[in-house]
Amino acid sequence: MIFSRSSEYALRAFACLAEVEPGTYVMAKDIAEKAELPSHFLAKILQQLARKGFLKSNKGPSGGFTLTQPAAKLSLMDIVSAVDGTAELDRFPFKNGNGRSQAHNGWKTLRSSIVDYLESTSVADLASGGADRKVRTKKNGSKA
Amino acid sequence: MIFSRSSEYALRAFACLAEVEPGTYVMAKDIAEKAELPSHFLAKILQQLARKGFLKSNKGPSGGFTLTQPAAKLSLMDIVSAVDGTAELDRFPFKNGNGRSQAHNGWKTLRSSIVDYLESTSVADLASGGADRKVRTKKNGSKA
DNA sequence: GGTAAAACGGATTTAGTAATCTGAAACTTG
DNA sequence: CAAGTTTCAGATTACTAAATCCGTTTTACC
Repeated sequence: MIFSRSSEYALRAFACLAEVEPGTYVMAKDIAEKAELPSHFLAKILQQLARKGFLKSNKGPSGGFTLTQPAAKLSLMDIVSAVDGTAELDRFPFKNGNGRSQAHNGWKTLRSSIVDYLESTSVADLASGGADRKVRTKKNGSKA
Repeated sequence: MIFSRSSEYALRAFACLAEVEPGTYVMAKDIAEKAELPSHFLAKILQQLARKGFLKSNKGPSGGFTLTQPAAKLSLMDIVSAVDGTAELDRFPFKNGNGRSQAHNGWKTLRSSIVDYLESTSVADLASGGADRKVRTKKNGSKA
């Protein structure tokens, strides 16, 4: 896989947060339940991302996590690199003697299309409804 | 990364074997030294691949490993799936409720280009000299 | 036949990731 | 202010991959 289990959990959690009214705080436990993730483990990941500024968090009753930026502005790469770092993605697996083999160019191309995918896809695109739902489910002036 | 450390080591080792006269037996220790890999660990990996038919092996002095097929017939996918299995590559990281989000299609596309790279690149392509050396270093009728 | 060199097989150790647990701190509500 | 609920922080455990170690088997060579 391209990213770790931790990153995957983070992305799925962010997808949940993207589906809720912006500014709404959701508890780690609820996110975990909805996305079918280990809740304690997820909580730790979310805390790390809160420390890094990707989430705001509130303690106590009616607390939880919420996005600090609009989901459309947040790329998968932002999350993955925050959780996993970039070392593994930059690493070149075939250190051949001279460095000029057929496979080298192919790898570079592949790697850049991976990076491209991660950078050009947003958390909003992850949320269900990013594809063919254009109506946005009328979330204008109701609660917030 | 797309494949494990074990797979990477296997591929680098196979690249070495592809650079030597076909039918020549090379010791695990020598491969490890040339490719800068942990020799004991590599040995175990090669033994597994020998059991699966990707290598022939000889014990005793002047023993070692050699390819059973021409390197050009052997894809990276052959090795990677033999070492890692295919489960992780087939796995879908974003199990969203309905399954129709923007990111889904992108992921499918990306995954298929990964698979495509692994399937269309051969071990011969990994070896140094796969790209711009067309003369093949005159290895016709000398020893074998 | 004896010796050394290699693969072989399994057990063991090490390291890193995944996951859980425990207690503390902060906050809301009554 | 008291009680309950949540995040927070760190320790601990579990699991898997990575790497090493040891004894055995096979083979080449003298």
